[in-house]
Amino acid sequence: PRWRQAWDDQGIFATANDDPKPKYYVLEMFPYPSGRIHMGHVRNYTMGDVVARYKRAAGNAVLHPMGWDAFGMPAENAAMAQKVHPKAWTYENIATMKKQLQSMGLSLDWAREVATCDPAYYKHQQKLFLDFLKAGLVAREYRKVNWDPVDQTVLANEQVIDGRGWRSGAVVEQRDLHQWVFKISDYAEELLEAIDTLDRWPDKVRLMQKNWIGRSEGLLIRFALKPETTPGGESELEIFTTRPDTLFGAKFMALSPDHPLSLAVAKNNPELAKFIEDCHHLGTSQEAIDTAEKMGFDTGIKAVHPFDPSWTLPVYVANFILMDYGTGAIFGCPAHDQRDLDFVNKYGLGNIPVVCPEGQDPKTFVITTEAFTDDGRMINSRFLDGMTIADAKNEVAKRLEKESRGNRPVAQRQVNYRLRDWGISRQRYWGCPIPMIHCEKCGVVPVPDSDLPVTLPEDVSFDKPGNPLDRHAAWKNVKCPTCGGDARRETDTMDTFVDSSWYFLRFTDPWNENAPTTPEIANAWMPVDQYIGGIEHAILHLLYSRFFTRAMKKTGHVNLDEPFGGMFTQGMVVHETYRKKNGEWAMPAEVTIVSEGDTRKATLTATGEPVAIGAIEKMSKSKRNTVDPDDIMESYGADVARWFMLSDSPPDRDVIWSEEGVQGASRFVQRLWRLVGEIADVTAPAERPTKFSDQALTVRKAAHRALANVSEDIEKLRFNRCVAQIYECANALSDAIGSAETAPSPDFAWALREAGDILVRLFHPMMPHLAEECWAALGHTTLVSTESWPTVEADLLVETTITLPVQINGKKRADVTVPRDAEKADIETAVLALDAVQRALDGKSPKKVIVVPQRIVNVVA
RNA sequence: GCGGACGUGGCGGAAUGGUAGACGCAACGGACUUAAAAUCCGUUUCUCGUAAGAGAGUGAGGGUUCGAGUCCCUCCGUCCGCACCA
Repeated sequence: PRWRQAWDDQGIFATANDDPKPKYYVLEMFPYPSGRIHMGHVRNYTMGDVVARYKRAAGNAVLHPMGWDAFGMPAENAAMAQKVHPKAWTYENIATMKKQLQSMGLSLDWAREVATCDPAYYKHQQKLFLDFLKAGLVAREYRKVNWDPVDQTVLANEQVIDGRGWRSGAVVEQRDLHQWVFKISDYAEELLEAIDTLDRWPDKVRLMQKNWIGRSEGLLIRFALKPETTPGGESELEIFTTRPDTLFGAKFMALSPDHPLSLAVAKNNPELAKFIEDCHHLGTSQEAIDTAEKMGFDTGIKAVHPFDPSWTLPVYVANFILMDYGTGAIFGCPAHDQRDLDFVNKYGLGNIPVVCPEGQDPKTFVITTEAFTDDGRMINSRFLDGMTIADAKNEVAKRLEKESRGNRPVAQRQVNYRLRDWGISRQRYWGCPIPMIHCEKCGVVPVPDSDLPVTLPEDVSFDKPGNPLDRHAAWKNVKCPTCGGDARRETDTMDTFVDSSWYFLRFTDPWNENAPTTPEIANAWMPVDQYIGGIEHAILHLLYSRFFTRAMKKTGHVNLDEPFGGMFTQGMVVHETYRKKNGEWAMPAEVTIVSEGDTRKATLTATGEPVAIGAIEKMSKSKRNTVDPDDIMESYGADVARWFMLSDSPPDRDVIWSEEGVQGASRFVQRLWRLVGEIADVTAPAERPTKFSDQALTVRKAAHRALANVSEDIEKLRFNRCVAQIYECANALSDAIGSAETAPSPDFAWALREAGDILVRLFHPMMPHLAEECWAALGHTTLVSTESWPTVEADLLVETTITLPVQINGKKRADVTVPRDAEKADIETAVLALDAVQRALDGKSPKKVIVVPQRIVNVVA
């Protein structure tokens, strides 16, 4: 606390927007204020802090802010369960968690703190919404939602468990509700293409984003219908396909149950109406989809094959056709699509193979239960026969594009995306109000800018189901800003993903009360140079933020496309689980572990009851395998927690939190402190010696090598290797001191002090409190947190003589020590003279000798 | 089903195509101590050997190369993402 006080007093982590040094913006995903920080936060924020402290020392103006993703459902749940107001609950949690974060010694600029539930923040978000609306990036659509009839609320997919509401247990219904959507799909192509420019993002995340956007190229084809078979004389049906080449293998057409034509037929066909109704109850959960059988209903409608007026196809309504994708209708080619094949096999429609694998005789090629989806040559397809799939696709498109019906071509090429527009309406209280007003006369009217923010009313209750905003007459009923007549507010609030889609921009100038950003300042700080967070946000949060940045560019709030230059996804913190005899879980803090030889045994500390040691799993409340960061920081200190978080695993993999590991970290902290104490006891000359003994050189080399390696490893976020380097350096210094004569010579003493100064600055980003203490012990009066990063003496990294491994036929058999810049021929001579080589050659001359300078020698016998 | 990642000692993990196992944890032996803890010194991939040493070894099998944990192919296993996307 002493050092944190010193940092605060001197304000060394506050960042000025006019700092002339090169900028570096490091950001960790801001937390949801759930109550207390957990180990995942400790890991995330430690990594970010190492980067921030390193970059600051390396001469950058570092922006390293923190805030709170403060809207969301848990606050409402708490309100319902504990009769506390969501706002009070949230701000209490923020206060607790802020204190916890501060005790970690993070180098954050708290002056820039924002909370998304603060009207001073969401006011600007409402402004952004209105700007987006003007720019045509907002729309209002009917969307299917999961409706809980008991709680009278919309449920997210994750809240629907086995088709029932997670809280009420009521059977969930599908309802069409008016939803505000952001038109992210307008940017689908751009968001997809720009992924290739994100070269400092993990490949995995880039791939996940690509798949999520899900681009596919295909053909829209308008099939003619026999009007006498349709309910209202409809004459055509438009479908989307990526396989127009298989048109001559068509066996049926299928409509989504929600397709307008399906609904039209159902009006006079109770059986179909029932079928559609059943489809709606099938549920949207993964298991339901996995196990659902392909089912169809023949509407009696006949479609005409686009290349053969005499060829008609039956039109079915089928449960596996999605209204959301393409046109909600397909043509089915069973031979080359597994779903279509399952379907025809069930309804006895048969199949015609039209693509034949290379090398197979078309006459004997038949499809039974396995569709053929690989490449091949066209067969049974009239003018397409013999073509490749790609050529056939082209040929079909070319012919149908030329043909027209009713002044429009029969087909046109189209690109389709899996990405859907972003529905942001949530029927909840604790979120950012959507600044719109519904007027009977004028329709939906935006709240004028001058009336922002639309603040949440605080006098609400959660004792009844549904959204309290809906019941709050005084808040809800307003005058229409256009006509002045009676109107009502939009009572939906925004998805909390909106809040987190631009906070990184707000941090650049959180003091601007008039606008979301100050564009010059935002432009100067952006993009975020290093963003660090969990893989769970690899898709939605990052994609939404990328969209938001583009939308804010379009509306003049910032001038860049990609918000995050570098992205890093950290692994989880996992821990052993412990189970009592009665099946209950025990917490790590309640358990004592004893090692007996190779086996470990666990007992309850309080009662001595043995507990079973279970699998290592993600820390979770349900398995109770959590460790409270406060407990660790109290018993070991923040630096130990930080050090262990960085030490054990590569940062992108899971780290196993273990008592033994923490103790190891703690031992090392003590050791470093003793080591620095010993160095501090050495009296060194003020002047740098002109000559160094071998002993002194060894120490200097160890320190400078560690310096070079740690710098590189921090740049590449390889913190586990930094830790190993620092261990090695400390080991080398200990050894040097241990082997030294009683009174160190001046040059050795000087080298030791130099190495000590370097070592302390090297581990400062990881263990700032210890580093300050050590820095002071070494006699410095400055704060190590403000010191610059040491400079490597490159000469010290280069050895004058080196020892090369000598391989014989690829196996290491000897070493040879040669001058660093020895000629290949000289090395070869030296190697051939070695006993081991002579023995292996047995008098013969080698077939070949490969000398890789400064690396290795390989003798091929 | 589609896509991707990974597989190295008892464990976490190191290793620009160039000495496999850095560093840490655990374990074992020793010193100090009345004792324990802490600390310090040492051993620790496996097999054979008292030792010097020899042989094997990065999931399995094949290939490229003077040389493969690393690159290529096949298979096995684990994990992750998406998933009735036409």
